[in-house]
Amino acid sequence: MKYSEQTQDFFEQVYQVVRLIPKGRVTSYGSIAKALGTPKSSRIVGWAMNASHKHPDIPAHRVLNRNGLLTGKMHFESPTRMQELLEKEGVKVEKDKVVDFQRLFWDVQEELGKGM
DNA sequence: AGCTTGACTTTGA
DNA sequence: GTCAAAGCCAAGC
Repeated sequence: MKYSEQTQDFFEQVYQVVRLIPKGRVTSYGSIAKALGTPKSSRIVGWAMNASHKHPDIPAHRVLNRNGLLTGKMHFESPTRMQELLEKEGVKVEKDKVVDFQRLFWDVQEELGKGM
C-alpha cells in the first residue's frame, strides 16, 4: 500500500512526499499531486506548501512549478531564501529558474513507485 | 450559505 | 516556440 486512504489529510501526503525529495533534487507541484492520485489538485499542493510553514521540516524550496520557476520564493522567509537554499544544495538557480531543471527533476510517481 | 483568490497544469489559438 | 483561457480543490473573506 502506498499512502493512507484519501480520508487522510491531503496536506500530510504532500508533506510526506516533499520530505522524501533527495537533497539537490527538485520536483513540481503537479508531480506530487499526480503521485497522490490527484494530478488536477496541483494547486492544492501549493496550498499545502503555504501551510507548510507550521511544519518543522518541509523543504518547500525543492518544490517548483512545471517550468522549474521559483514561484513560491516570495512566500519564504525572504524572497531570496529559496534560491539560496537551492544553491546551497548544489542546485543552480538562474533568474529565479532552476538550471537543468529537467535533469534535476525528481519524478515522485516513478521514484516512489519503484522504491516502495 | 456564496464568491474570490491562489506556492498550478493543461489545452487551444 | 509564446500567450490566453479553462479546470481544479481548498482556504479566506
